[in-house]
Amino acid sequence: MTATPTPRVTIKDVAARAGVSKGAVSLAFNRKPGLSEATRDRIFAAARELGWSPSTTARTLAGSRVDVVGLAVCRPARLLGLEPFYMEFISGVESVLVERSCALLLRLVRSPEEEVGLLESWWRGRQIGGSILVDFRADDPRPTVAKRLGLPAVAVGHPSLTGGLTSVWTDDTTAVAEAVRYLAALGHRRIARVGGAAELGHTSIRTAAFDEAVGALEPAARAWQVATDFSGDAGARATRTLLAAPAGERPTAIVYDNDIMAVAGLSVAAEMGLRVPEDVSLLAWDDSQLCRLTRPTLSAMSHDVHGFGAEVARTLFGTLTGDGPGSHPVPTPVLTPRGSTAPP
Amino acid sequence: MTATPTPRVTIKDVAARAGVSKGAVSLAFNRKPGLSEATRDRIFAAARELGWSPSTTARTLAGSRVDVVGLAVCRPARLLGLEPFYMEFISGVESVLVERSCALLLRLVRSPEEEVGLLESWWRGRQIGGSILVDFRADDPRPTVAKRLGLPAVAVGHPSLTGGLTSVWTDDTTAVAEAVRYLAALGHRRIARVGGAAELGHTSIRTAAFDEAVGALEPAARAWQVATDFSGDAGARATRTLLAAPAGERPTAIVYDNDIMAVAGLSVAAEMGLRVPEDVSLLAWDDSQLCRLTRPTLSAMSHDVHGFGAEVARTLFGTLTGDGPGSHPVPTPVLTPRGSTAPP
DNA sequence: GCCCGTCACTGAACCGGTAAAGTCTCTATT
DNA sequence: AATAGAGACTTTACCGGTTCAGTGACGGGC
Repeated sequence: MTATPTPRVTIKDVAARAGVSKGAVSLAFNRKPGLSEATRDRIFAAARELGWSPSTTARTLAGSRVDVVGLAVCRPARLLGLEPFYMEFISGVESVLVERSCALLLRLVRSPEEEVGLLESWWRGRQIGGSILVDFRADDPRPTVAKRLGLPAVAVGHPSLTGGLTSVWTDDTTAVAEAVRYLAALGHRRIARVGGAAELGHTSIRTAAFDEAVGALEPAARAWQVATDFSGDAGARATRTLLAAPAGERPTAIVYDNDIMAVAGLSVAAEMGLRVPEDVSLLAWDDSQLCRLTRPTLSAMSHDVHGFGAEVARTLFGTLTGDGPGSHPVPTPVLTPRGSTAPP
Repeated sequence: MTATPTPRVTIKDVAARAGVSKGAVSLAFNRKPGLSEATRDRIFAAARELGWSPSTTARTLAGSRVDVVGLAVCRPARLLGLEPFYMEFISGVESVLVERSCALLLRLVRSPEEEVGLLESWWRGRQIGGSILVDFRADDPRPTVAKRLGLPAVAVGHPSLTGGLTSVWTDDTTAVAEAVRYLAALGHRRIARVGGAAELGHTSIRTAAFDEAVGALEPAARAWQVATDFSGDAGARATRTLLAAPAGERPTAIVYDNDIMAVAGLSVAAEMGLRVPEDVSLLAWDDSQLCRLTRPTLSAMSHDVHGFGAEVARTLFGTLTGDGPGSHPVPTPVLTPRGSTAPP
C-alpha cells in the first residue's frame, strides 16, 4: 500500500496555530501537568478547528501505549462463521474496547504454531499492546511465549490449562455436573455427550467432568462420549451413530458442546423417526438465539457470552495497568429448560 | 497501555551484526536494488539470527505502506453473532489478507456517523491503508468521505448505492427474480418476502425487484413484503403475521432475506400447525450450513460468501495498487432446492 | 533586596524505520 | 591519463509524536 497525497495535519500545525511548541500540545493531549488552563484550552481549540487527533502510529513509535489488542483464532474459517459463540464473544470484547478507544486486531490462523509466530511478530512490531488467548490445548506453548516476550495477555480457559497466565474461565466441571444431574433427575440413565474438538483443553475438562458426574449417579447410569469438530455435520453424524442402537441400548438423552450440533441432532432424531423429547432428550450448550428458533425449542446450558467477552477485555486492561496474574471465574452456565428435554 | 521492559531488537542491531548501515538493511528488506548478493545474504542471515523483522509501526510512520485494512460494521452486536454471513465474509477477506501479510482491523460501531468518524481517525492516524465498506444506505456519506480523505476503499454493494467507489456486488435483482420465478413455476401465486433492515440499500433493491418480479407473473400473483431487523425473533414475528390469515388468503410461499429468519419461520409454521412444504414453502437466503441442519432442510439462494469476501479483499488490493474505480460483480446467488419448497 | 522554588513552557533528542542525496571505488571510454 | 558512469554503500534528513533537561518569569520568605 502506498502513501496518500492527502495533506495531513500534524501536531506541528496545531502547535503553530495555538502559538506553542509541539511539546505543549503533547502535554495537553496526555493530560499531564505543567500547562495553564488557558493554554490547554487554546490548544484544544486549535486541535478541534484543525480536526486533529494524535497519530497512534507516531505515539506508539515514540514509546508510549499501543492501543490495539490482538486476537488470533485458530479454527477453520467455515466453522467460525457458524459458531454464534465467536462473534458474540468478540462483540463483548469490543463493547469494552470502544470505551477505551482501543481497537481489536483479528486474525484467523491455521495452526497453533502460526499463532505463536503471529503473536511474536505482533508484539515485537509493537502492533499490539496485549493479547487475548483462546482455545487452549494440552501443553499449550502460549503461556511460555507470552512470559518470555513480556506480552500482557489474558487467557480464556481454566487455570489448569493456561500456565499461570491471568485467566478468565467458566466452571465447566460444575456446569457439566449440573447438566447431568438435571437429566438424571428427569429419570435418564443412558446419557451421551457430543463433545467438541478433542485437542482443546476445555473439551477434556468437560469429558472428565461428564464421566465423573455420570459415574456418581445412583442408581448407576451408562455414559457415551463422542468427540467432533464442532460442526453441524459432525454433530449430525455423532447423533446418528448414538441413536442407531436398538431402543433399549441407546442413550435417552444427549448433551451437545455447542448449539449448532444440537440443532443438527434435532433433525437427525426426526429423520430417524424419534420424537424429541419423548424418545430422546437433547441439551445444547452456549444458548444462542438459535435455541429458541427450533421446534421443539432447545433446552440449553446458557451462558452470557457477550458478558464473558466483556469481562475478558476488562481483565486484559487490568493486566495492562499492572494487575498481577489472577484467576477470574465468570458465572457458571445455567440450565435453561425448554422443549427438548423431558423424562425418558 | 505501557511500554514493556523487553529488549527489542531493531534495525540498528541487525546492521551492526551484518557490518553495514541501517540504510543497507532497509534496502535489503524492501528488495530494492543497490546491494550485492553477498551483502544481502549477510543481512538476511543477521536478521534471522537475531529474529528481527521490520517494525510496521516505524515503517508506517516513515511514510511507506500501511498493511492494515479496516472494517467497521454497524449492526447490533447480538445480531452479528448470529448471522453466519459476517464471520464467513470476514474469513474470506482474511484468506486473501494473510497471503499479503496484512491484518484486519475490526470494529463494531453503533451508527453510521460513528463509522464515518472512525474511518477519518483511522485514516488520519495512518492506522489503515484502506477500508472495506459494507451495509450501504440511501445517501450514504461514506463515498464522499472516502474521496475527500483520499482513503482507498472498496464498497460492498450495488454500484447504484456506492457513489462511484469501486464496488463488489451480487446481482440481487436477478437473484430475487429467480427465486420468484422458481416459486411461481412450482405453482405459487401468493408469495411473501421477509426482508432485512429497511434502511439498507440492498434491502430496497430486493424489495423493488420482488415487487417487479411478482408483478410480472402470468397469471397475476399476490405479493406481501415485511421489513425486519434480520433477527430470528423478527423473522418469527413476521412469519406469524403472514400466516395468521385464513387459508385461502395467506401466502403459500415465503422468501427470507437470511437463513436465521428462515429457520425461525420454519418453527413458526410448525407452531401454527402448518406443514412445510405442503402448506407453505420457505426459501432462505445466503445458505449457511444451518439450512442443511433443519427438518425439513431449507431451500435457499446460495451464495459463496467466503469467496465474496476474498474477492472484496482482492479488489481492495487492486485499488491500493492504483486500479481505477470499477464495478466487480460476483456470481449471482443460485437457487438450491431442498426440502422446504414444493407446489402449494 | 536577594535567593530560592515553582510554574509554564521550550528545545532537542529519540523511537525505528524510509528515502534521497552523497561518497568511494572500480571499470570503460576517449 | 583524465573523465565519466555505474555499482555498492553510507549519511542524513525526515515521519509525528513523547520525554526530559533547561530556561525565564514570577512570587514568597527572611
